[in-house]
Amino acid sequence: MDINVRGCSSSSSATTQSDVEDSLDLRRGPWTVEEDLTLINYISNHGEGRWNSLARCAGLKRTGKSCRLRWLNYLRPDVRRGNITLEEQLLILELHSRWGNRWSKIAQHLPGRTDNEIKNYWRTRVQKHAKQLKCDVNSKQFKDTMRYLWMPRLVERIQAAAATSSASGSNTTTTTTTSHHHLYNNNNNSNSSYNNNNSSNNSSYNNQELTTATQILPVGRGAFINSSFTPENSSTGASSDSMASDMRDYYTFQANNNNYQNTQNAHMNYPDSQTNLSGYFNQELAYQGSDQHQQQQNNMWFGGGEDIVENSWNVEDLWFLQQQLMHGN
DNA sequence: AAGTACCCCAACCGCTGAAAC
DNA sequence: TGTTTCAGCGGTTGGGGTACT
Repeated sequence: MDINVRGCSSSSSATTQSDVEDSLDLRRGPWTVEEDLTLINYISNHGEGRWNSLARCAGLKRTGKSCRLRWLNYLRPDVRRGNITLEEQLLILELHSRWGNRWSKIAQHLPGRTDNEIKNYWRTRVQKHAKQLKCDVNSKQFKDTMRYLWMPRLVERIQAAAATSSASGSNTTTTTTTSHHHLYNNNNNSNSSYNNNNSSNNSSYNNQELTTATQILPVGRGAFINSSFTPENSSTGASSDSMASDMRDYYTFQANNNNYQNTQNAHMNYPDSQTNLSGYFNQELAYQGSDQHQQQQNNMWFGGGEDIVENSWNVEDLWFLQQQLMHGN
């Protein structure tokens, strides 16, 4: 491999990647603070791109690949870190159902989130629970469960959280996500060149996030139960006004009338007590043993507990879903 | 307190398509 | 036009942290 790449001079007769790394004494493994700062400073002065030459010119004993990954997944000023919010979970579930493991494409719809982070979320949370349910994450069963049970309930929780927050009259949000600027605090002048419009304002971010969800989620009354909906045929119309309208209808409809469940019943043929959310809650409560547990459960469903942020999956979800998988088909 | 199991996530690997030569 | 190099993507791994026993 010839590594006399444009820009900086460096040569080697090595022929493989590992040879090159050996001959250049390239580092691997965790990045040090010094390396981070070197990379940040270099990019703030020269911009991104040409990663291999960038690595050499910056004096980093790293591959271009490694530099690119470090920058994109960690050092970029607009990278959002922390818990995946309910809205983001909803988006991930929806977009994955549409595009599959197209992590970077999915990440484009979650500002500040990296494909790596979304991929990790999917693998560690979603696949884990599919495993616990003893079904394949790509099976129709699991996909139906997500689409017709999980996602509506996420919407429910988002609404509950919003209602709770508006009822209390506070400006707090449910997100615990933090921007990751620990290394940027001394380099604020560099932010402007690649500043992201979502990096500094949580409330505006969340508003946009909800708007985005409203635009793309195919869970309106029409699309939601439309069996012809497929990842392929939905991609172009997903952001259309009609889709946004569907979603607005969906939110309003669901907020005011639990009959929307009947459309799902028609599609899924689930018993009322299980598809109707209030019935589901009752069933859940009947399943609970103690008042204390019941109180905790109520808190969780309606935004009183941190689970609403931390994790939309819980033991009761799994129990319920297992029942669905056992009896629902 | 120590050992173990599990979870999370940063980083690496291998492949592919695009761009450069 | 064929070859080489690069950037980007999805899959995988390993280490650190935490929870559990």
